[in-house]
Order: sequence, then structure tokens, then C-alpha cells
Amino acid sequence: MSVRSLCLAILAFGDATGYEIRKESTEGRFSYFDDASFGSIYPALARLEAEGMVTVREEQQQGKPARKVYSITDKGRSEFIASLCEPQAPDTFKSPFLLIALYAEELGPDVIRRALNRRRDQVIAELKQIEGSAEDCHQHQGSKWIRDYGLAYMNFTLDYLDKHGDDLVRIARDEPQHPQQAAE
Amino acid sequence: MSVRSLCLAILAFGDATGYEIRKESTEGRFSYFDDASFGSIYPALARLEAEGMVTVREEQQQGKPARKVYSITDKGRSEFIASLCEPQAPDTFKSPFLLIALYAEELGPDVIRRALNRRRDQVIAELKQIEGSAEDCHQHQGSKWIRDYGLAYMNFTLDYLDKHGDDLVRIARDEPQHPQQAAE
DNA sequence: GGACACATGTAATCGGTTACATGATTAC
DNA sequence: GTAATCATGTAACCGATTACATGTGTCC
Repeated sequence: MSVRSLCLAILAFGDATGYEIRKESTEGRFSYFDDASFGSIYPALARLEAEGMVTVREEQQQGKPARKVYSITDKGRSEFIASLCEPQAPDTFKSPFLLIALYAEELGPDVIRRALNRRRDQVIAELKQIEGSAEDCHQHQGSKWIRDYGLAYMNFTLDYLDKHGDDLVRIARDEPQHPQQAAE
Repeated sequence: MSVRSLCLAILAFGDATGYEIRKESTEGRFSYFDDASFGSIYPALARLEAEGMVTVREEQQQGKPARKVYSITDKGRSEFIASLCEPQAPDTFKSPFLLIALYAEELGPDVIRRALNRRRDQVIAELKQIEGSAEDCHQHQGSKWIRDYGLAYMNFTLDYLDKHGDDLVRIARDEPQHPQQAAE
């Protein structure tokens, strides 16, 4: 998913500034779709405006710098909805943690335990974040569904880690470098 | 994860050609870590050789074009193992499917049903692939652990989709465009 | 006769990140 | 004083994809 589509998706939810779009893409609901940095968002927004997909209004603020609030146009909204109707690309899961797990035999139990804890902390952080976003979906059905999905998914992961993490540590321990060691 | 590290990771498992590395990265065990295309793999391999991380031998074949088989060196292996010992980057899950789910209210039940089926098919395909790779881990503990993880994760997803997919279809159905419609 | 698997590689292009540039306000 | 939050934007750079280029054998 490109930054362009991401901006459109977020603006289809409501007006936002470039700054807010970035926040929503790294935290919040939209972190399931893509991360984006300022360096890609601002140019994307400018291009979308030139194409007539969004409009801007500048809002002066006391003390703070002026903010540019973007709104999606009908044209932008229909392009976005049309893009959702096309067959979606496959979901992806990329896991640096599983790479460590794959090489557990060569890594020593301490490294494995740390990797496990790190992954666990990540999951707990995501869980807290989802739990904290309850207001977002007091009425919005779609938000509620994906929130429940995220909750179930993270709880599954946490549970799996807790139940099978020790097995992974044991793989590292049992085979510190020389497989035959324990064969007496 | 860069293509460079991906090549090192795959070669740490055993000798391979650029062609095989690509296959392993898009299918197989390594699809959890990163996808890579030929255009990035071949240059990466050449660079790794120049750096002394891998060695090459050319194998002539009858009929087929010659293949360049790469092997990891001690230097390459220790760089790779060292990289696994550093704190890992967070795991990511990117879901075009959830984006459709988020906008279910605006999409109509047919579109939702199709997205659900598509996601379901993807999961089943991944499940079959994991099940088909049983030989890879008849003895290798790390492979077995991540295989079991993948199996559990995919089965969880399949189960969730089957149990809650109808709710999502209902969100689309109940609110075709005008919220008040059913209010008598 | 056409598509696909095997097999390697380069060049054009693109999409994105990182660092830079600027600047006020608030909290520690 | 110094870090963080708010706020926008550009330029250099980089990593990767896509398309191109080449060629054989096999299956339908």
C-alpha cells in the first residue's frame, strides 16, 4: 500500500493534517496498513491536492505554527472506495523474531530468552494500545470489528509465546554448539 | 530486513544459487522474513562475495544454463550470528484485508464476502505450504518450532474468519448507505 | 506453437527514508 | 537548559522493483 492510498484512507475517515496522518499510521488503527514518514506524506498530500482528490484549508493557531487541514473530495472518496473493491493484495507477516527462533540451536538460551521477552513486550504494548483506543469505535462498526480482530490476534500470540517459549529456550540449551555433548 | 541479510540467512542454512534464494524467500520457510526479486538478489550476492562473506563455484549443467552456487564463509556466518544477537526489530503485520473490513459499512456485502474468501484462500494456501514442508524439519529443531508456530497462527486466523466473518458481512448489509433505514 | 521452469544479469525508474532547515510552547 | 510535542517542508540518498536481454528444455 502506497503512502498516497494511506492518506486517502485516513482522510476518508475525517479531516486531518499531515502531522496527524503520520501519527495515525504509526500508532492507532491504521498501523495495520502501513507506516509512513513526513518525507513521504507531505509530498503525497500536495500531489493529491493537485489531482483534486483532497482540498486544504490553512488554520492559524496562537503560538503553534499554522496547520494545513486536508479534506477528501467526492472524487477522492470514490477513487478510494473503488480501490477497496478490487481484489486485495495478500496480508503479510514479517517476523525478525522468527528468524532468531529459526537459528535457536546456534544461539544460546540467553539470546533466545531476550528475543522472547522483546516480542512479548511488543505484543503487550500493541494490546494496550488497542485497548486504549476504545473510544474510536463506540459507534463505528468497522473499527470495532478490526479492534476485536487485533485483540484476539495479539492474545493468541501472547498465549502461544507463554506456552511454547520454554521449548524454544530448551532447543538453545540442549545444543550449545556440539550436538553429541549430552549423549554420555 | 535487507536483501543482503536475507541472502546470508538462507546461505547459513546451506549452499544455494540466486535462483533458489528467491524461491525460498517467496515460498518456504523464509517467506516470514522478506520477499526479494532477482534484481536485488544478484547484486547483493555479488557484493557479499566482494566482501568475503560468501564464495561461489560455477556448476556446468547439460542443457540448462550454468548455475552459480554460493557458500557462506566463516566471516559471513559470524556476521550473521552477531546480527541475530542484537535486539530484533518489531514484527509487523500488514493487512489489506483489514482495510476493507474497516470500511465495511460503505462497501456492500458482496465485496466483503469476496474479501473474506480471498483472505481465507490465502490462509489455506499458506497452511498447505507449511504442511508440505515437513521434510525440511525432520531433525532441525528451529525449523520445527517456527513451523508449529506458523501452523498455529494460520489455524487461529482461519478459525477467527469462520467464526466472525458473518458479523462483518452483516455490518455491510445492515447499513447499505443510509443508517436510519431499518429504524421503522 | 505457447507457456512455464530453469538460470543470470543490467538499467531505468520509483518509492521511500534520513537528514536537514525552521520555529514556538510546554514540561521536567 | 534540554527534551518533547506541535507543525511543515525539501534534498540527498538508497534500496528495491520492473522491465529488458538471453537462452534451453519440457510439458500441454
